Amino acid sequence: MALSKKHIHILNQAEKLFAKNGYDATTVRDIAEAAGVNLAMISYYFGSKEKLLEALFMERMASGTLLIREINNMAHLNPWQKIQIMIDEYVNRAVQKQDFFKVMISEQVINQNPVVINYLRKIRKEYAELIGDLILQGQKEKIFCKKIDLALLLTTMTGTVKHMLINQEFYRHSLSLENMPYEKFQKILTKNLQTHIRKIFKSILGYDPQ
Amino acid sequence: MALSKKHIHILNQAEKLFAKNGYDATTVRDIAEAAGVNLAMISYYFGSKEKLLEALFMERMASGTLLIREINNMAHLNPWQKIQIMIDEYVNRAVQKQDFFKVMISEQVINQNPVVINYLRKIRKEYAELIGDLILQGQKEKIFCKKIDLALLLTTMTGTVKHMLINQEFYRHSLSLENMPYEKFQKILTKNLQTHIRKIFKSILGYDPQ
DNA sequence: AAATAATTTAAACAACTGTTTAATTTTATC
DNA sequence: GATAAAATTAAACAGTTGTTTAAATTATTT
Repeated sequence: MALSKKHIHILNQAEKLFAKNGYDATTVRDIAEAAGVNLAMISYYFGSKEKLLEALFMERMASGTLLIREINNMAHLNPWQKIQIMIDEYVNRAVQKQDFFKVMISEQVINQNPVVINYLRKIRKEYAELIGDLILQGQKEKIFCKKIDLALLLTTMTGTVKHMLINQEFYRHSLSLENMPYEKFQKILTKNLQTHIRKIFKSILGYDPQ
Repeated sequence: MALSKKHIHILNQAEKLFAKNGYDATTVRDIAEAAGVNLAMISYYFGSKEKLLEALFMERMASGTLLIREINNMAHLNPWQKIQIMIDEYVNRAVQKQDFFKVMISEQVINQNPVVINYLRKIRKEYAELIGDLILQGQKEKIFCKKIDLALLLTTMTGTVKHMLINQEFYRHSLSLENMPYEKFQKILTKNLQTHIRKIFKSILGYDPQ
């Protein structure tokens, strides 16, 4: 389905509501009101509430896979540099697209819509294979250690980032940054997450540049 | 409120449904049917669906705080040993009480019930303070490094564990353990999570026993 | 300008929601 | 074994849900 500007506008509003109140607690009337359109327009444009959710996932995830392929094609970089860039980009995307990530978490926990779940699975598999290749390459070059549990490592990255999004106010408080404007805090958050996860990857991969 | 056996039985069934379908998508009729009681019994025993959720959190979290205080009082252990035990116990609890942890994640993402949210906040604060004390002690003893972002480190622990619970089938597949009986896999999962997180803590804390 | 298609609207729909009621059965107390 | 309390039931409640309808409006094409 090709998405018009009106489609996108409705999706944006729906995303906000889903992130805040969850899919089930968000009514079609809520979405219509937030988007400033008539109730029947949701069915008219998307067919149903559920198909709207599917459309949201298609829309938001299309860009994700492209990026990691691009990074992987940067021929002049060694495996560690590529992994580092992938970590940074993942954190960037998560922090910038917080609302969608929250919707993603909810959907993963409750696991209802088969279209969405399959889509998530596909993306995760692609991601794991790509980083798996990079690690293999690094092991050949003897800059990574031999035994690495990739799935566990990826879980730490995504788990740390997603859990941080959910509990960011706790983190903000722990750094006593309650009064900082949000944009500024967001930058610190991103930076700290990137540094932290890079450190973990370095340690687990056994990467130790002389 | 003192909980009778019937209370507990209803809570157990409700927990399963909340974990599987989410709080909002679970109807009072679903709970009543699963528990084998009349619809009106839910209101009779708990007052409302929302109060049932609150009762579930009270019930499940009461044991959690006790444990960490106990560990902290083991005088013969050094800070690192205590932290290690706390990691192990956290992973144990999470894997064994998966359903409740899933309900917890959902509630943290959508953030609706004030009683639940306040309760979660309180527990997390207690937890952070205790581990914070242990880290401070370790720094005094010069076995941990000076600059440690505790909130970030805790986020990695809880994020890794929770995200693993949600995506454990992916992990099981990545280890090619699809046909293993679940109890057996659960033990491996627990063990791997513990080892992994201990490694991360060691690396971030800079703990390096000669 | 007429005709056709696309968009928008208010109203209605049937099904489902959490909760309450009042009657009934079971259990405990004397 | 009578009396009171507790537990259980089926039915009804009022409000909300996602979706559809058929008419009205606007935009596009001829």
